[in-house]
Amino acid sequence: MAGRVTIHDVAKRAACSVATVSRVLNGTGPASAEVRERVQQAARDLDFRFNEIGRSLQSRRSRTLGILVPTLSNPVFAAVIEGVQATARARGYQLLLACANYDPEEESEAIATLLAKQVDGLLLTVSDADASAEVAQLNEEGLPFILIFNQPLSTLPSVTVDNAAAAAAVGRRLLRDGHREVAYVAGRLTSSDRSQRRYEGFCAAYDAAKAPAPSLVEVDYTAFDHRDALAAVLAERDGITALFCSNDMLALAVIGALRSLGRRVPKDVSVVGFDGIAVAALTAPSLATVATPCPEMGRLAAEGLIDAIEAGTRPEARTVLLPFEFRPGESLAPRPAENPPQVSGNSPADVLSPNA
Amino acid sequence: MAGRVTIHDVAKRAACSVATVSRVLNGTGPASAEVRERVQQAARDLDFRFNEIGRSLQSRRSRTLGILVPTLSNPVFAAVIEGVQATARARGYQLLLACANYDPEEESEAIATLLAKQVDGLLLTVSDADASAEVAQLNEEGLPFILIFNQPLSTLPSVTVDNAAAAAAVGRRLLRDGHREVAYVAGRLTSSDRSQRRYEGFCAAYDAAKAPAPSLVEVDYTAFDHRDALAAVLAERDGITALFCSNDMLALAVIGALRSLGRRVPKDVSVVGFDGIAVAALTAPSLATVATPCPEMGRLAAEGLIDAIEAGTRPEARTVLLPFEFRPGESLAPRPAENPPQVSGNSPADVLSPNA
DNA sequence: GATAACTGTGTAAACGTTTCCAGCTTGTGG
DNA sequence: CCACAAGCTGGAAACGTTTACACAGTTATC
Repeated sequence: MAGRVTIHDVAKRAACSVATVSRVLNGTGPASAEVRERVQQAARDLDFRFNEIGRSLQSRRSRTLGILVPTLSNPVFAAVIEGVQATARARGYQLLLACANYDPEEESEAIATLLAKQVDGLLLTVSDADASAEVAQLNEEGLPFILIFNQPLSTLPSVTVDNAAAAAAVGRRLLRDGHREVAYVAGRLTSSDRSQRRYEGFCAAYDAAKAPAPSLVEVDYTAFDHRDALAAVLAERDGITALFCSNDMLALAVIGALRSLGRRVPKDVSVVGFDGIAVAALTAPSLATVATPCPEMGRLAAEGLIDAIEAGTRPEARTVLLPFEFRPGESLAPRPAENPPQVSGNSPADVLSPNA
Repeated sequence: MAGRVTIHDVAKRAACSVATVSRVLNGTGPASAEVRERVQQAARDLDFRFNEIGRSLQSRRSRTLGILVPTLSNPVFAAVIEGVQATARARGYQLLLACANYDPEEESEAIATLLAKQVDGLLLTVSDADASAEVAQLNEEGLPFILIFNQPLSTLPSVTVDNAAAAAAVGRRLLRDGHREVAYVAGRLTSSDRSQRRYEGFCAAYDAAKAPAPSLVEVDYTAFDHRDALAAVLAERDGITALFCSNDMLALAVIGALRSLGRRVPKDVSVVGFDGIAVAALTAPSLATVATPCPEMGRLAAEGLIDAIEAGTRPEARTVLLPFEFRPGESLAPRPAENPPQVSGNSPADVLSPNA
């Protein structure tokens, strides 16, 4: 029963006080060679391990970080956690994990629970950092936290990429490939600051090029099948030749939906994702996307958080932007030539017919 | 400073004792309507939240589960955690996460740390449950734990699929498709009980069909490029037409390696994976694999663990086998015909030449 | 050879809870 | 009017640590 052995048991066996045991085993404070040996022997004999709960209570430090992500089924978050986990471990911290399923309600509950467990700091990916009461409260109360992926308008500590710039780069690339009629596909846009930034950047690129503004397609994340939403936008606006999706998982689903609508990717429609998850390179067609340095983001955020915790301060309230990289893929091809841009309102119906 | 408000502060403000505050807020024990109201008001005013550390210390229950997986970059574990997380949350437990990178050393460290944090139970995927001293010790000492994916020979509580039966099914399928010369590709086999079971089952199917025993290719998991190992086995044994890989991630890497060796999949060589990760269906070619019900495994394991914890017992020491399903894919095709089985020792060299 | 400094050790309080116990008030039945 | 129960409340101990403080013994300083 190693788990139930306390410092008192060790003290009894070593015939000394618990204070001495604590001092010896922690290497804090003096101790004679003789008693030191006795204590260590006793600890070994009893298979003693400190109870971190007792320790935490007394020290008011749990050496635990809370990490909140929307889901684990999107590999992008698993990748972030991988990075977080690595540095947390290296620096002697544990990770308390929570998933909020993109639901602000669950986010707030999860944060409360993590706080109750007395985490020393928080790493968060929330839907909308600007709108989150919990994030605002954390910011006021001073518990160290860093946002990951979020790119709020208010100045909060966060690690992400420049979503607007990345999306603008995608926009320019699409324009260069001749895609003037395009759409942005996202989950509920208003509920995601980063998706919002991406949409803004994407539109900005089209605006700068005096090209028509991208359409907006909002889909239900929880739904598996996005055919209806896509069919609707494709029907509503003729000549759309490229779709920029707010993330890779969505892009893969969209490609599937297009396929079942009888649209070929990239021959009829090009698709671009965002995130750069590893599998995007393996799919057929491989996915053009914006690669983000997920594990690095996790590492950097964790380092910054732990630094702040140990310095007794809080992370600098600024957005750290890591480099992104546009990664071409087979899902992106130049605009098909058979539909000249100058007669955009007049494209042949068969190109758009959902049923092949 | 919500985080620093204690039950004492609430007691002072409500002009009562801490005992009363505890009773009121927990709904345990009686209290007059008047004092109840005062306490609740005070708690609200001060934004009080229980300190779970203090609670855990006193109750000797942390309402926390430790979960140890080899890595998060294999989606199969993310999927398991997703299931675990869902039921843990539903039943009021938190998750302390650790990754061991397939390293028994790190596994043992991680388990020790989780125990020190006083988790109420442990969900583990280890390299080799039979060989793990920590698992043996857990089993003796009685801390509730359940293995996931592991299929040890000794009777330990675990949730998995029948790895041998699944692998045998793959073997029979390959035989039916005419693949008599095959190999099993795995990481360090001896260090993974489940991989071992799969190999055994695979060989059993070949043995039962009086077909030649599959070759064994052991690759370094940490390496990204398996070309050398594959080239070696393909050179060493002529006529290999199918590779069964111990997991999907490895299978995808193997397909890439084969491609760069000039072998076409499945035209020259068929590849089958194991796990059924979601992306396997999206790759080109899509991956034939054995689908395992990962989130269900996670859910079931978590339920069993929590049941045991709350009953004050320990999970039944038996292996719970969930149904698996062979999932065909484009990476598997019938054996190419141009190389008749009856002259197996005499196959033309050009079919096997790595350089197309 | 007294004083000071230091070394090694133990006692006890504190961290935030829960809960056992006892005491007080009030009400009820005889 | 008394005994007794029941309802409400507070005091205090306990959970497993760390650490401030006190104290004894040793060594160094002049």
